[in-house]
Amino acid sequence: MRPDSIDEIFRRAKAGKALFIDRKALTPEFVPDHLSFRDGQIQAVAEVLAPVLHGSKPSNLLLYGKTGTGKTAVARYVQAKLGGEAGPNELTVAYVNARIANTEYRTLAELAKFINLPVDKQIPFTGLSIGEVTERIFAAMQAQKRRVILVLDEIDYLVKSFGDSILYEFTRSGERLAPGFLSLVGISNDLKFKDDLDPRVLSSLSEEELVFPPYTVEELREILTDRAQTAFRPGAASQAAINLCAAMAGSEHGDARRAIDLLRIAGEVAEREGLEEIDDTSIRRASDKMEHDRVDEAIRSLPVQNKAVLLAVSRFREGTNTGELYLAYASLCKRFGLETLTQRRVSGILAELDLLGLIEASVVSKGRRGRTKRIQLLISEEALAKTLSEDTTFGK
DNA sequence: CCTCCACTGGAAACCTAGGCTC
DNA sequence: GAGCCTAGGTTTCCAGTGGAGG
Repeated sequence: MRPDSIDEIFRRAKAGKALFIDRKALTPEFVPDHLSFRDGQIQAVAEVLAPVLHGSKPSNLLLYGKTGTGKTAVARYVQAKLGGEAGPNELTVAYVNARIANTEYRTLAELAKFINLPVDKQIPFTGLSIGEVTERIFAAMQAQKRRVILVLDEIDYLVKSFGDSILYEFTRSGERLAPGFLSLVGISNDLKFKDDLDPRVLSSLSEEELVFPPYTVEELREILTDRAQTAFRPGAASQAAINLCAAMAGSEHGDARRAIDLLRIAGEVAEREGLEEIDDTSIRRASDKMEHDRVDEAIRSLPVQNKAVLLAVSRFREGTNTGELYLAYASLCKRFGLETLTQRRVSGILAELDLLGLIEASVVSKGRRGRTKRIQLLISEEALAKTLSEDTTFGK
């Protein structure tokens, strides 16, 4: 995050104010030497993937569990161990997050980065058909006799948004890639996505399945204690502070990522304030900051039309409906010199904003006065205004 | 119990930007 | 450069609908 200069770190350490020794231990990328409470899962994943070490194709594998239950961590952990056992020439472990890649095409393009495609068969960022991209990847894998384990994170997003066609291609690629292969480790937050799969894809993909239960608050507490020992200087994070972080993050479902982020940010807040240790206030501030950052980032990365719609929603303090909103939106567009989209499209954008949790939109029937959506802003107007004021289109 | 409003949301057509082949 | 292709965003079209007021 903040690249503290060495001088600064030493200066604070001398003054006894540095709380962190090793901030990395509390970042999402950090893979600890030991993953607590996931021995069973680690062993199961290892057993499924082990055949790769004597050159045969491991079964495809599906990992399920809510966010922050350690699915990605376990996959990374096993991946790191495997990488140590097998040399890089024997095995390629590719990690792609489908939601971050965002489209079917870009998911494939990400995968392609792990495989050395011939210079004349690189994947441009647009212009090729999905089929052509798949073809290029498979051709290169075949030529190089590649053995690939593809860890496909948020596979449910991929299926929900684009269907299972590329998974279908992956699962039936077996013969043509021999003696190389492509094994899939799918990671999903959502069990229901299987309903959308072609039965053939489903049976192939879920040769092995593994469920990750949420962490209990006690488990979170232990995980945090463990990480805090590496991350903070002694005494910087009291047991009480750690307990509060665990309780706050664990209250919904045991989300370890959230708990770890919360503790790290609380540490940063406390350090900035020049405190000797993390107190309750720093933790609560960190929690607010996380929520604020999430919203801020969500708004910032919105396409301009979605921002316009969101801005229109914010004009109605008491909530509104689709028709009224559309008029407000249209006049905003005129004011900012934006193209005015159709009501149908705006309705679609509203659904997207709803999904992001920025607004709440639910269908209500008002009898003779028709059916519409009841739309309400879920974030503070000031936060929205502040974020949008940095936007080139909405300067004021 | 029936009507009929003000939409919803699915489906398909259309548009744009970009790569490919010749 | 012409003429083809695709992905992704948008428009067009329209059947479908929950429930207050009659």
